Amino acid sequence: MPKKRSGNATIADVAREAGVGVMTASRVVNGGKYVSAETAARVRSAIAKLSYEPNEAARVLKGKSPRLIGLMVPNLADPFFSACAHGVQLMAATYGFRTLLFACEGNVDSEAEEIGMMKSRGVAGLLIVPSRVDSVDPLKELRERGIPIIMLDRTLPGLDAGEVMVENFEGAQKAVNHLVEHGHQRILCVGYDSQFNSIGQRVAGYERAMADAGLKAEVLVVDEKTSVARRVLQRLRSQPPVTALFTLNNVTTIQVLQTLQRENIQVPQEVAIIGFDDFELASLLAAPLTAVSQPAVALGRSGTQLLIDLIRSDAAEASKKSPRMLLPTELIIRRSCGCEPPPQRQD
Amino acid sequence: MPKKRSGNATIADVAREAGVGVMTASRVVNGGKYVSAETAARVRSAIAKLSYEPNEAARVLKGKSPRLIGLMVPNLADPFFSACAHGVQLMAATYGFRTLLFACEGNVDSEAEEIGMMKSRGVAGLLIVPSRVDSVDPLKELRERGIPIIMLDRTLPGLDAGEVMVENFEGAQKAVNHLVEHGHQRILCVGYDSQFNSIGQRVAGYERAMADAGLKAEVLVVDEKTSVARRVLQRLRSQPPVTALFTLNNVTTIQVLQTLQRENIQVPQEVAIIGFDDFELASLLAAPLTAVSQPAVALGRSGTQLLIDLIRSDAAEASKKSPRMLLPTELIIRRSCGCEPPPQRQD
DNA sequence: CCACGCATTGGTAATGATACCAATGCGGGC
DNA sequence: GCCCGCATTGGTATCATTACCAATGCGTGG
Repeated sequence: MPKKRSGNATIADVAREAGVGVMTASRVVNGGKYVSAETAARVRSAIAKLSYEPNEAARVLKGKSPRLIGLMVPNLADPFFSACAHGVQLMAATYGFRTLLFACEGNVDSEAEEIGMMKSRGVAGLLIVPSRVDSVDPLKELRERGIPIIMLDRTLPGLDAGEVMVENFEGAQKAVNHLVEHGHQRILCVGYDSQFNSIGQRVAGYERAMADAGLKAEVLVVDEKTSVARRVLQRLRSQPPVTALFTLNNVTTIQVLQTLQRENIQVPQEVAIIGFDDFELASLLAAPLTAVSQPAVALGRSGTQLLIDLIRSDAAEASKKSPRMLLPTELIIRRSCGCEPPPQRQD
Repeated sequence: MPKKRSGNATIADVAREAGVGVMTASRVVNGGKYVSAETAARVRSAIAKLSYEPNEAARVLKGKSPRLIGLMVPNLADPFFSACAHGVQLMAATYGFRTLLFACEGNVDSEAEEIGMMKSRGVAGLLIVPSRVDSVDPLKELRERGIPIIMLDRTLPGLDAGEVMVENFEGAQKAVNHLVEHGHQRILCVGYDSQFNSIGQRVAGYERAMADAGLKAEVLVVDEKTSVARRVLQRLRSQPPVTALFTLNNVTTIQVLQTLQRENIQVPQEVAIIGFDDFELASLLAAPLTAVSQPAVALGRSGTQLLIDLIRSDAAEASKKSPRMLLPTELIIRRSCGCEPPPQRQD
């Protein structure tokens, strides 16, 4: 059966073809320094001729950290996370790393389990957007084995790991300030899922902006998605009515917009809205959405950069470092906040 | 240094702890049959005590196919592909497989290269939404090594592999028929990228529907994205004007909608539009989009199911089978086609 | 009673790459 | 002339696991 062998040349085959020892061949493959130019050339041509590719499994077995990083996100359907994943891919590829992806997709219990898998599968490092605060224990185990971890977008307390966050506080503040400038008095902050500090920071930014304006903060953060709609409507119909909404993430924004559409409530005439987290279609919505844009791709790229740096540095020193990074947000003004369209044509 | 060893027990450690030979321990781990009940119990308790986990790298090196499948998609930012990936994740997880993801993200040259990586990395099978027709050669190599492949959404000709497609022809037909029923005479079919048969099938479905209605087909398929806008506008301003558009995919749909918005052209009053491929925000657009909905998640799940079946079946017989599957589409009627909103309130 | 089959068990080789160590050869400093 | 260091090269053990083969012991049919 020629199948099994064809193309699966080993380093020994390469060495034989080039007429050198296996170690010499190995040195050429790994860029080792003690090889003469001619020898290296001969080996390289043998590699090309046999289309040799090193066997990752053997390398890993021998103790080399694999050129593979793990990436765990809550959900690939959310454009924010898929953009992060995109960024991770891009940066990983430039370093020749591959990506082992896991999206728990709502099944939060599977996260801890999968973290366990990651370690037996042998990843050199892990990027994670945590779905659950309980995941901190299995992550600690990973850390104890010397596998570096970077958290993206959210932070788990008590975990010795790097993190890349966005300026949640400042972003929220900017958004709310903008609503205040439009003269809104009752601005409701809506979201669900307060487990994570990224949401907490946004709420804090909201509260600060409200306090600075001398307004009363009203935060509506619910656990179950289903009741958001009903409770927002209540506030819109209270006296005096809420005239502006600040939604804490993508999912909430869309949910609220759907509710408003269903109830035939005009945006921004009846209620203004600014969402945290921008998305591609925001400009095509019935009321083009003003949003706090997060640099999702940059988040993934920066995180990957940090992680690969950790992987490359000595394991001993890496275990002491926990790099932190903060990325800026931008307020993208469209029309849902009540602004006129940008200067394209004014009459 | 207790770190390196902690938790990394080998099968030899387990065997020693249990007082048996390594082979016996290995048989217990792999569910081998020739082990007495007491011995198995002793080994199992040793495994638990040492928290032993088999080393995947060594297993793969020894020739076992890993519980890992490769997934290659063109682009994670496209909700269609990320939904596919979601489906793959779900099904893979239920079989205990993990997913090695690669998204070439526009850098189509990297696809072939990455396919090469997949084989050295040792995946048990590959799911791919091809980005490039040239990828057929490296894929063939993979097939020759006995690694099963399933193509999703698109097919490469001349490759002995399974495939899961959607009913592109029928979906397009349904969409165009609907526009015809609204009385449109000039219906333009717009898209870019005609390399793949999924697009070809949609165009064919469009042409069939137009022919059946006795109308003249007008297909505008361009290579470069940039000129789409200009060329569509030309047609809209020709005499008699094009009054309806059928866009061949997600990306084109959005591009066209952006152009129409920029030019202040009303949908559906001035031009009706139906897109192939639905997306979450379609109902919140200024003109809620009528679209052909593809079962993206099901696509991923079915493909994964087929792939794992192939992996599990004997490699010899698997090399002969190329399963095929076709999934239905659904026309989701909203307003961009000119229909009134669904019976929610009529006055 | 012997041979044979069967269940059970363990030793050893092999998988592919690399670390470690040894060996070779050459040039220069003493 | 001798020895040391340096560049270069190769042999072999090792990583964790499993396939293959051998060995043991027990029971049973001829």
